[in-house]
Amino acid sequence: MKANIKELLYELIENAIYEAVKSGELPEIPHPKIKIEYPKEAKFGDYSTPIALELAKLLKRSPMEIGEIIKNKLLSLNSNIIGNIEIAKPGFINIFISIGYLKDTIFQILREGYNFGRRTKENPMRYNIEFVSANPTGPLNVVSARAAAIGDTISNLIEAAGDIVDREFYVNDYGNQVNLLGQSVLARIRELKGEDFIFPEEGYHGEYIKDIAAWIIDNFSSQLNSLEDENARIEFAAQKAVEFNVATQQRDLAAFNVNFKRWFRESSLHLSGEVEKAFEKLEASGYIYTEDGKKIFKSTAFGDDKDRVVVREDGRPTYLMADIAYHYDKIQRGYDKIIDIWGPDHHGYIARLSGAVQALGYEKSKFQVLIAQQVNLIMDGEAVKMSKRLGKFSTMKELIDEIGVDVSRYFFIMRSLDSHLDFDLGLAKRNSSENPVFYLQYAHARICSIFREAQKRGINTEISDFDIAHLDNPEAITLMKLMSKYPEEILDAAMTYEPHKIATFLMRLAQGYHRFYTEHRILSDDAEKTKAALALCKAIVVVLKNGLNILGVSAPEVM
RNA sequence: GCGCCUGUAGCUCAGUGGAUAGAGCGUCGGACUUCGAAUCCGUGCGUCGCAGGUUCGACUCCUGCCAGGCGCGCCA
Repeated sequence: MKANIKELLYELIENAIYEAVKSGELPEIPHPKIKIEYPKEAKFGDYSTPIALELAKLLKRSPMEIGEIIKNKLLSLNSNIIGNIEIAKPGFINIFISIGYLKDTIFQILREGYNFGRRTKENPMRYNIEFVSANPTGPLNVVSARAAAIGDTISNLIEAAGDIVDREFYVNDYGNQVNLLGQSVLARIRELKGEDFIFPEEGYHGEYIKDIAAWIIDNFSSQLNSLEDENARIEFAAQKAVEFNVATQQRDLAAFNVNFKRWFRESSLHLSGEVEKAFEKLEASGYIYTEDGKKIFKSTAFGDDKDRVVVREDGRPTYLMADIAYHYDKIQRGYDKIIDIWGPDHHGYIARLSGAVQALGYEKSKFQVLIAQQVNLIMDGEAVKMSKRLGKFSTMKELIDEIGVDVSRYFFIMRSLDSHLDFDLGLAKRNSSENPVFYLQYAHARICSIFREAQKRGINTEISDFDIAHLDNPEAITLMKLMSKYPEEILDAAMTYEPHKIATFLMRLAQGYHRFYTEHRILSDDAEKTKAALALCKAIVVVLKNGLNILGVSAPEVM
C-alpha cells in the first residue's frame, strides 16, 4: 500500500504539531482534526491547511503565530515533498511541492505504469455491487445504460483502490411481469401462425416480442405444441422469452465493456426455498406480525413510512420478500459491503429494504443504495420522449451502434449521479472539438504520434535520467502536479462513489497537455531538453490511459 | 400531503465549511512553411432560486418557502 501526497502531508502536519507540543511551543491538543485542501489559486500553494485558523479559537492565540510555529516544525522535519511553506493572511498554511519530488513522481509513473494510482491492501474489503438489474422482459434501454456505465466505473474505482468487487445482475424472472411476457409472446406466436389470438391488455407491445415469437416457432415448435395446458404454454413461452432477453442483455452489456460475475435469478430463490428461509429468519428477529392473514414486516421500526406486506393472504411472497431473500443471500456470502445502484423511481424502496437488512442483523452502514438520477435524451434541443413505444434511440444497443461505446460511457459518467443528466445526442454524435471525449482521446493520440516521430528520427525514448531544470516552466509544472494528484483522485472518487471526478480530472490533464504542446517543442535540437520532455510525455500517456481505462473508455494511439 | 433529487454564466454542468465562485459549449476576434489545428490564445456586468439561522468564515451546514423531475402498491 502506497501513501499518496495528501496522506504523507497529513502525517507530516500531525508530526509537526506533535513536535511543537513536545517543545512547549503549543499546548496539548486533544485530537486536532487536520484538513488538507487544494487551494484554487496557485499562489496559495499546492496543498493548504486551515489548521492554524481552527486552533486559534481553541488556543486563544493568533492564527498567524500558530501557523509560523507549525511551519517551522514542518521544515525541520526535512521532507522531500515540501518545497516551500508560506503562511498567508488569516492564517492558512500553504504548502508548495518541491520540484525534486515532482521529478520522482515522473519516475514513479514510468516505473509503475498500469499500476500507478492503484493500491493493494493486505486485507481487501469484499464488495458486492448490484446494478442494471433490468427486468428480462425486453432489451435494455438508455436508463440501464447509464446504470451500467456508472456501476462498472464505480467497480473499477474500488478495485483500483485495492478492494475486491463482484459485479452482480439480479434477474427478475418470476411473477406477474414474466407471466405477462409469456402471454404476449404466445399471442404473437399465434399471430405469426395465422391463428386466432387475444393480445393481453397490459402486455408488451414492442416489436421485439415478434422476434422472440419467431425464434420460438423456429426452434421450439414441437415442444410448445406438445403442451396441453394453456398455463403450461404461457409458462413455456415465458421461460424461452426470458432466456432470449437475458442473452440479449448479456450481449449488449458485454459490448458496452460491462461484465458481470453473476447473473442471479430471482426464480432460484423461490425454487430453493430461500425465500421461506429468509422469512423465518426475519420472523425470528421479531419484526413480523400478522394482520388479516397477511405477514407484515415492521419496516416503520427502521424509518419507513408504513409497514410492508411480505407474504400475502394466500401465502405467496411479495416482490419485497424475494428481494429480502436475495439480500440475505448476499449477506450470507460474507460481503463487507453491499451496494445497489437504482433508478430514481425506486428511492422510496430504500427504507424498507434497508430495514429488512438491518432486521436480519446486517450492519446498516454496510448496505448502501446509490440512486442514479434520470437521463433525458436531447435531440435538436428537444427532449426525446422515452416510452415503451420505443423512440429512435431508446435502446442501449441503438445508442452504442449510433454513437459508440467510448462516447456513451463518457457521457454517462461525466456528471454526478445526483444530476439529472441531459444526454445531447447531437453533441455526442459530433466528432468535433465540442465532444469532450475526443478532446481526451486526441491528447492521448497526439502524444503517441510524438513517440512515432521520435522513433522515425532515431531518438532514444528509453529515458534513465533527465535534468528537471528543463521542465521548470508553468505548463510542465502544472502537468506534473496534476499527475502527482492522480492517486488521490482515484481514492477520493472510489470512497465517495463519484466517478465523474475522474472525468473532470482527465479533462484538466488533457488540457494541460494541449497547452504544454502549444508552448513547448518536445523534439528539439537540444538532446537533454528532449529527454526531459519525452519523460514527461511518457508519464502523461500512462496517466491518461490509466484514467480512461477506469472509465472504460479506450485510449487510441491513432484517431 | 409525505419522501428523494435538482435549482450556480446564454446552454450543459464542476465546485471536500475557507482566500477574488470555475470549466466546456455557444458568441466574437486572433494563432498552422517546423513534433497531429479533433489544438491553442483572447473575449464573461453571475441577486450561487428566495428568506432567515449556525460561525472567525456559507454556493457548501440547519429551518421555512418557491420552481422543476421522480416516487409514495399485497406491480416488479
